[in-house]
Amino acid sequence: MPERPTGLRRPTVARRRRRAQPARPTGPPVPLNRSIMGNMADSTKASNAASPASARTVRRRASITDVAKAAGVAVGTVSNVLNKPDRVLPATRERVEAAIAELNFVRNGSARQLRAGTLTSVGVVVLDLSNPFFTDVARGIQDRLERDSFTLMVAGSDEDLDRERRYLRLYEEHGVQGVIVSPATDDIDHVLAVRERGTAVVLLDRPSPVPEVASVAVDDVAGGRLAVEHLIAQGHERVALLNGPHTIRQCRDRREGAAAAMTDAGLDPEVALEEITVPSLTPDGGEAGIRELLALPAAARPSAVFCVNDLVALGVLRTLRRDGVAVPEEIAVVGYDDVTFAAELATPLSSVRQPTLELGTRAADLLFRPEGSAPEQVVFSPELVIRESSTTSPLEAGSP
Amino acid sequence: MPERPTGLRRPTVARRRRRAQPARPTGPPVPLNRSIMGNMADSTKASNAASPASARTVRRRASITDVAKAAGVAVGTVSNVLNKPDRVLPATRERVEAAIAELNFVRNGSARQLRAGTLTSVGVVVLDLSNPFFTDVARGIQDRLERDSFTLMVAGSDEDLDRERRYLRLYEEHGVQGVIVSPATDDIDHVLAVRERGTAVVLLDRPSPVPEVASVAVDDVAGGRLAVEHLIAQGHERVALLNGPHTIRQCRDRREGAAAAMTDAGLDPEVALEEITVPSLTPDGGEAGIRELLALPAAARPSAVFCVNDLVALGVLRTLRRDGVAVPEEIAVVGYDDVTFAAELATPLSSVRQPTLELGTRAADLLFRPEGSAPEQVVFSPELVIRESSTTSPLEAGSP
DNA sequence: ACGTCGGGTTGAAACGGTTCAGACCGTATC
DNA sequence: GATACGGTCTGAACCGTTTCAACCCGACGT
Repeated sequence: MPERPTGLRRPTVARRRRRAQPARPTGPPVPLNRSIMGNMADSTKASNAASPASARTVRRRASITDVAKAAGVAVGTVSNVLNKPDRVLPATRERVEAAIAELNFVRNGSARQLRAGTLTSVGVVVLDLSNPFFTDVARGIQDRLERDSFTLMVAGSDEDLDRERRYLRLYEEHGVQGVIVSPATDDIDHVLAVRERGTAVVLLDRPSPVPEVASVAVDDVAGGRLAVEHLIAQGHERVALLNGPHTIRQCRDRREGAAAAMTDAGLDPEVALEEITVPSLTPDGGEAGIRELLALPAAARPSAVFCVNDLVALGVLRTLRRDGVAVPEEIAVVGYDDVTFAAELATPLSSVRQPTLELGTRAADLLFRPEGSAPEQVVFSPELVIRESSTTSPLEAGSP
Repeated sequence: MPERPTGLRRPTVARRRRRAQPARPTGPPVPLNRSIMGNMADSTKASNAASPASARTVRRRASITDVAKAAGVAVGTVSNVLNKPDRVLPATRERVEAAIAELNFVRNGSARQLRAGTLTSVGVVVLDLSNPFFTDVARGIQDRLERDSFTLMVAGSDEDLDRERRYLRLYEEHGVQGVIVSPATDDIDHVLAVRERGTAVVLLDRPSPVPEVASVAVDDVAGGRLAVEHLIAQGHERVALLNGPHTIRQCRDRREGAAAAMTDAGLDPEVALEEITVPSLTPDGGEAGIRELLALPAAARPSAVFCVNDLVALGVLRTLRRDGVAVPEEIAVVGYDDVTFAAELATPLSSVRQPTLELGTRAADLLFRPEGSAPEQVVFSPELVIRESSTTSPLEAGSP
């Protein structure tokens, strides 16, 4: 049979020419037996030879009207049973509820939302779905949202502006109550536009550039500074920074903090801080970055590496270990995010910890803040957790 | 000057009545005075004289009718521009597009879906949002979905049946095209009911018990067997299984495989396989589990631990290391899932690998399968990755 | 007995799109 | 010149809810 990937319903040409049959004196408007599962049902012409008689009559989903009819009440009453049960007589309610069960009624959320204008869901766009940092944040958001029985739609932009835009638009079209987004780039006009059109917006992991927009962030400059101050204190005078593109604000800020720490220590960042841009913020990206560094003669290369996140650091540690480079003796490593496994690695990884869960719950909180209250811009402070990857004498600096 | 909406609207909000006003003058689009965002009373006090844009009254989100009016065409034409651009004259199209841009029009997804009956989104319910295994699967799903520009709503049930039910219902109400769900329990009647009502369903990480439902799974019995066969081959005669509750299918199956491996080797699972149920499938759960084991006198305890997933194994390794128990000499450890960091741990972790990404893409594929085709039930085979945590000679997987 | 009150119920309007039969119109055909 | 035809565009019906003015009716106060 013709392979038709049924998912895509984009109206490719396929125009139906159905010259109307001449004046068909039909009686009452015959109800189109349209399948609910619009795009799954195809024209019957390509009916699979071996198709089992799956002539499963597609029953129309029962509507509130059907329920009303079955229960012998008005639609308004059914609606009341659904939404304000106390306004309806117990006897009536029971009858309606029986009908609902009988007909297997499931309320149509679209109609509900269209009329009521309200939808209890929130959209989130994060930079990377497979980064534990963001999934932890997402979990925080979900926990908070659940309190008000909101639902969460999550999507990852993979640091792609277009994708970010697409998801935001989709959320908006579907009428989410709010969006929480960690923008991929500096350009957040499209995010502001969403807000301008009336959807609550919270910026995640990035301070808001405008006062009207709420945001939740961690001070990345401070984080970068913490990491590099520590490395300097350990005696390192040249540090490599495995960083993402500067279009990502977190990357830029962490670098800025790193540079500031250098300057404070009387070092010139221009020479003491060697920045390497990794191809992706993943272990593989980290591997690529560190290889670049290893290509230099040992004498010429920095003695410490500051990785913009723990996934990158993971790749770095992996590569160094494979290549037999001693950590921290030959090269010290500091990561960022302090993901769960950081402490348990072959060489326990020093890392800048961010309050992920709280970041999430706070972001969700801001979505719920009372109308009229001034937008809040929360900034958390990061914290350095020192482990073996950056020092031979691990200080007791953090909890487990 | 009414401020922009700052927070989420609570589900009950008084709406403006349009019907009330009598003869509507046909002049220019009259901006309604009452904000659609509900009664914001006078929030004038907090008006920071910021954006000049907000000096204007909060306008109702532009509707397709507004666009039509502005462009001087019929609503049907606007709809066509949106959905079937090739059916409309370029000149007209441009005019409409200009109006759309002008009015900042965003199509209302609910109305669209209500009428068209189609929504391009898919709901996913996984057991645990913070388990890398599931986020990797989710990523696979997203990748596949993106090809058809579908969106993904993800939620975590935390192994709670009620939560699973709630999310499924929400997805259904919102009219998703399909759901992908990894059920928390054996009871999946509610899932089947969803399908019965006309929404495509794919079971994730669990073979379908009924032929009409598609599923994507990995053979967990085989996985459990692989792990324990390996441990037996390493000379272990008693193995502890740190498992989750048997209400979870995966846990049960992995145990079954483990027991089968025992039997095959002539060992009695009743004595040779010590199952410990962890309080949660997390590192902390693993810690609790292994502590229970460590409480036994060294002679009385199993010499190997098979963990139902890598997060649990992580907690086990962490605890053993803290307590100075040598891995694998005193206790060997095998995990499950082969998460990214498994190879990079202090003691690289042997683990049963599942094809996560493919699991996801395949699940999404099944959602898109053509209508008549028989539901597929895909089962992948797991694979054991042997590392130091279970053997001192990692390269040697065969006989001792 | 009569007016008032108020909880329960009704029924239709409205939400904002998509759909499609038909109006309209310019062109090709006979 | 009349007819047929095909492409554009129009406008009203329709999707399934929520909402609310109006209605009903029994209880209550006077």
